Amino acid sequence: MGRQPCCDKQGVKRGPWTAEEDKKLISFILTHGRCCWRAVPKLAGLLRCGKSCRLRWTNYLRPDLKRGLLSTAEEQLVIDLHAKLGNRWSKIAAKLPGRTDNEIKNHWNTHIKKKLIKLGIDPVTHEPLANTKAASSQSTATDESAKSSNAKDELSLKEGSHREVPLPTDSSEQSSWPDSGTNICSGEDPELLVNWLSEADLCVEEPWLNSTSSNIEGPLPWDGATDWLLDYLDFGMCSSNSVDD
DNA sequence: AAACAGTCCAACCGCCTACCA
DNA sequence: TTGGTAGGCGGTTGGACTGTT
Repeated sequence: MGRQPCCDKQGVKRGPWTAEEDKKLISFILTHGRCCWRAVPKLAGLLRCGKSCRLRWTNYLRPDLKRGLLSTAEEQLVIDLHAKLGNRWSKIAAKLPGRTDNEIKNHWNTHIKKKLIKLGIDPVTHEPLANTKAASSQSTATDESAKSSNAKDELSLKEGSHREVPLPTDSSEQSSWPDSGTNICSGEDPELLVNWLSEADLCVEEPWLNSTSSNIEGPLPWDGATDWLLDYLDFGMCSSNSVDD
């Protein structure tokens, strides 16, 4: 019988999103919240399929997103989590507030993978690569597990070890980290951060959605790419009672 | 200055799973 | 129980950008 396509391909726009489309999507979601994605394009006046809208929102427009390169600590965390979880990017992303699975996946494929290979670590198994120049030149240890951890440590050191480089301290970088009694986000003990993230089920369920536009104050957590939204909020284009339903 | 190669990342595709009637 | 639907996920692609020759 075959699966129906997620959207009618005819009359559906594809490719990069325009600022106008972004505005429409954000306006709709701020007003109505996230409802049935399939209905979103119609209701928001977009010639996109619902899937495309969802992707655009979750990967780019969500206000709680951090932008920019992953910090060393985040990168190390991704490596640790990948060793445990494999290519379950969404699970890994869930442990990195403000990061998307797509972002992490891209970063893994373009940066981390190469670094690991360079260091003689198999990016799939996280075991030392056998008979590679890198492996032999980077480490002479005979114990396999020791080699693995040595290489990992070296990665950290080479990239400015996460033990020494503090987490970003500016507010925009930290804005989406949950409040905690312990100073997890201070960057003083990334080890603690890693442990805590591994154990805790973080609640990153779009807390911003619970706030109204009228109480959004100070810098929003996303960067200049969506600066226009600041104007949008400033001009009161969305009603204050509409986002928390 | 132009051509080419390499890199990056937003967006798409197709499959899987959960949910509901 | 079954079939249809929607949302979510991971893999892949393609175009823009950057660096090199």
